[in-house]
Amino acid sequence: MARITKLEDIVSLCKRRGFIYQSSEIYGGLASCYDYGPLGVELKRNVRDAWWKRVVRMRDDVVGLDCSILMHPLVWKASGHADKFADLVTVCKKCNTRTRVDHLTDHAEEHTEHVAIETAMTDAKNLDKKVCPACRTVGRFTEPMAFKLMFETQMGANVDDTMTLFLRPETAQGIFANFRNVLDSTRVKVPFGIAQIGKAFRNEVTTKAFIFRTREFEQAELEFFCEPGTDEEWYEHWKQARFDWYLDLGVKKENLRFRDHDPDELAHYAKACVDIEYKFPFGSGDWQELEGIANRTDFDLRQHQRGMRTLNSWYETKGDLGSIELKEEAEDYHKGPLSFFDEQARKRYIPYVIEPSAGIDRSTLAFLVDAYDEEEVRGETRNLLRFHPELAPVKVAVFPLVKKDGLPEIARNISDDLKRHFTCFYDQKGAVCRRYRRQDEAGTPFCITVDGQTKDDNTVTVRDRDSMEQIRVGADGLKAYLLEKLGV
RNA sequence: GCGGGCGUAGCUUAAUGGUAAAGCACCAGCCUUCCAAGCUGGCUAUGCGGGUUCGAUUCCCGCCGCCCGCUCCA
Repeated sequence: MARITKLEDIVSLCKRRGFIYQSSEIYGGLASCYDYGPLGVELKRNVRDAWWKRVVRMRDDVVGLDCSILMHPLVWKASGHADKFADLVTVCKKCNTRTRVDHLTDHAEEHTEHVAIETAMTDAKNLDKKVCPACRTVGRFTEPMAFKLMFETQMGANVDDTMTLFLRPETAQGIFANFRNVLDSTRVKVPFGIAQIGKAFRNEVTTKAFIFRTREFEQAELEFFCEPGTDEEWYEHWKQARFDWYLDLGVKKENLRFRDHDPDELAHYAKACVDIEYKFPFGSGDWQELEGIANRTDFDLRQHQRGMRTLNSWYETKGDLGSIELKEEAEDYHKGPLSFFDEQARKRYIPYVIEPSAGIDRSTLAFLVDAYDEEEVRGETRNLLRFHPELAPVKVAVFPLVKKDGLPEIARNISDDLKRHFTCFYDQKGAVCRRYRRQDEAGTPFCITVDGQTKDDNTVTVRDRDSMEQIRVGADGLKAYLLEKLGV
């Protein structure tokens, strides 16, 4: 049974084993930023690859994409991030509870996820009548604080000639912006999906909680385009497919669940949304979101058609996002540049979009925590990580039983050969049982030991991480044996 | 950002207004033929800055960072 009960234990484990370090630690750290160590980078890469393999390579109806992080600013005007992502927050002076201004009520009021900043500012002046949801005190709020949710940066080395750009707050918009390109340059037909993995940046109001909410994070997103009317079916399809992915990679069933969003919790453009949550083994609020699957309807593509029509005002205002209005939607928008023509059915429409959006960092941590285990062996505690072979940072470790009699040379040769097929670790130092335990801690599924018998019959022992059992395998068939066992 | 807690070696902990201790880990060597054996030696710490003081890791202040809550969300 794993004994992790606090977040500190996880942080400690991550650092001790070289999975995750605090960023810039030698300078006192940088809030909300973390680095992946030698084992962490392999693990994270495997998580990424496992996602890509399942979502892109194993399917005929999904293609990949890798967009630049910097995009034309109008993208964010069209997506709504530029002016609707500004949440205002106030604090009740009585009970010190922090609440979003648009969540305050004075009477039964309809919920909105994000409001235009002008509206919010107007509302913010009228906090006198608002009620604190925590202590019911009326009208005792601090001045609302505005947050810039997008990171800004400058493009252009010439100071007089720079342009303000944003670091993307999600990878999805790059996919929508390339919808036409992919349609025109490949032979895909709706229904099909475009997938992307990459970094995104958000100035969250608060970060905290280790790598669960960082300002720089990695997303794995799929935008799956389908005909309106078939969207609910595809929504169910992806809901199940994504859930199964976590289970297939070894996450314990009892630690995973769906959480449907309430209708009033949905973004205004979403028809449905469900979270896949993981039960982290510490404290309160232990169910944490790993991935959201949303039915975004045709909202995004329609918005970008409006964005494309806004380009002239962009030039006229010399790129002042704040002073331009997104152009109204054309009446025949469904025939617009981001529409799809179904040649069989002879009809044109704007596809609906199902979006599974996963947090790579969060998933990586969930896999790590879920794999952690401790067990008693002969009165000693054995710590191990029971990673699924596909995720294990190191697949195989190779040891000579002792550091003499020519065993190291044989083991080294085996290791060099296996290296070409999967990550392999060679170790000849100290007692062999100690080396086994070290690999248990790293989650290495198999250890190969070369002993005296190897020289007689050319067999080695293969030791299994989970059962600690050993079997003898001929060195010639070793590679095939491991490939089969690892399923790679 | 507000409130609360915290910051000593790679990790877990100890101690002190006066030379900072231990276990584990790690490194070198000896010994070792399969589940954290043993022996010898070695490396490594008071987050950063200021103040009080003869002297601060300890007391005070500021900053940075972490954890919990509010909030948010991939």
